[in-house]
Amino acid sequence: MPRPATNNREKLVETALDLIWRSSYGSVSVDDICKASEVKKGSFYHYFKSKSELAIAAMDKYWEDKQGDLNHIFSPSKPALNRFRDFSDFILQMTKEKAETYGHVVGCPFSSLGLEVAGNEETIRARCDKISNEHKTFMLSSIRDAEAEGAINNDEDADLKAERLLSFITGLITTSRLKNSTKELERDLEDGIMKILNLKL
Amino acid sequence: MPRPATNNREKLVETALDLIWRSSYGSVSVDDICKASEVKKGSFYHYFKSKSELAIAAMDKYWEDKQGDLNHIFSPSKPALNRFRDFSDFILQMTKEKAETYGHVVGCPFSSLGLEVAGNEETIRARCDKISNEHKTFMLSSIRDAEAEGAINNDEDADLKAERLLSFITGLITTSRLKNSTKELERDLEDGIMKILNLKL
DNA sequence: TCACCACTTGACTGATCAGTCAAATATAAC
DNA sequence: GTTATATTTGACTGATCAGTCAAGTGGTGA
Repeated sequence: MPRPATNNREKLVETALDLIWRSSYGSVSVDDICKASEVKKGSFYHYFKSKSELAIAAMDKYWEDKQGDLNHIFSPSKPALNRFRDFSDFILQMTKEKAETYGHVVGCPFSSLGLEVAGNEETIRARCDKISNEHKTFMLSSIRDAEAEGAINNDEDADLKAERLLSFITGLITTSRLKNSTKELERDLEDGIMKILNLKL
Repeated sequence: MPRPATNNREKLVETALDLIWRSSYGSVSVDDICKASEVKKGSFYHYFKSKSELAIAAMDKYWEDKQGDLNHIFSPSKPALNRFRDFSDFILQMTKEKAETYGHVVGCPFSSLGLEVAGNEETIRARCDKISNEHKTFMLSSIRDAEAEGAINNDEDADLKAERLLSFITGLITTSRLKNSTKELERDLEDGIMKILNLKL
């Protein structure tokens, strides 16, 4: 008969993501996270040796979940362009959903958190960078597939295109959070992606 | 004979921008700013009624200075495409210069600060948004000029193009800070801008 | 000369910060 | 039952947080 599972570690990780995403890393305290997750501070420091370590665990958990979605969205079984369209729809839907939950647009947790702490939390910055690179691989392989399918012009290096795509998407989501509006995403996310991909005809 | 100028207000504004830009809003305290600017806390609260009010003053000051540069860069006396090239050079040079000064890439103060506090400092978020809109007007008028010059295709709404440009640039600078590298800017800032502008021929 | 006012000073508040610790509890292994 | 280990608890630390306040300082205008 196992000890009744308290899931305190998981509760902390989920609550941390929730609170930090909603506001910011700096404005959420360890006490805030403990209170919201109903886990005592001593337990916090049993599982994590610092606030930044929890933040990293929260990002890892989120990215792990998100990769499942991306595997589906960027499935090689679909025509490459459809993947990008689905990806665009996914971002828009997620952003709207989260905005409803939180009461305001929240943007991308990795770029928000990474940008915030890049100057003084090197481990977090490095993790955001790593995740961003992994995200790029999804783009890159679908760009190659799109070229092979003859759907896009391959006048430019595929890697460059993937980076440009990621920068544009990051920028547009940043803009959304800054304007607290999903209008910009609705207006130009899909078209902007397609323009950068540079469709044939 | 006037009282000897202490310039305490200016010192606070400049120091605040410096410290917040280097790290973040949340990680810089009022005491930090006072210590670095050698101004006593009582004086701080004589000039500003809160930390966030100082942050806004710092942004306004920075934007005022920056507009001078932009007026020069986007001068109607130049061919429109040259303006964008000059703008690209300016961003790259500024980013490198600041990276040298601070020891790491710092990115754009408006999107960094705005993104960080968007969830809980509405006045700051709104100011960042306002500045972003003003920035867009520089892009927009030069896009119109480029169209009039016949330098770019006007297959798309100029306003949309300006927003797309701003999002891409914002995203690329964000990426730079996240990766703590200017490589990405060097690689794709100018080309990406020109691709989005959609040059004729 | 005196009253006014912008500005400065440093001590102060109470709340909150990240992180520590020793003692308690509960489970599993033997 | 005993022991080892994992987890929980709540009180605790000293530093730091944003912001306040009353008592000054010194120039200016009447």
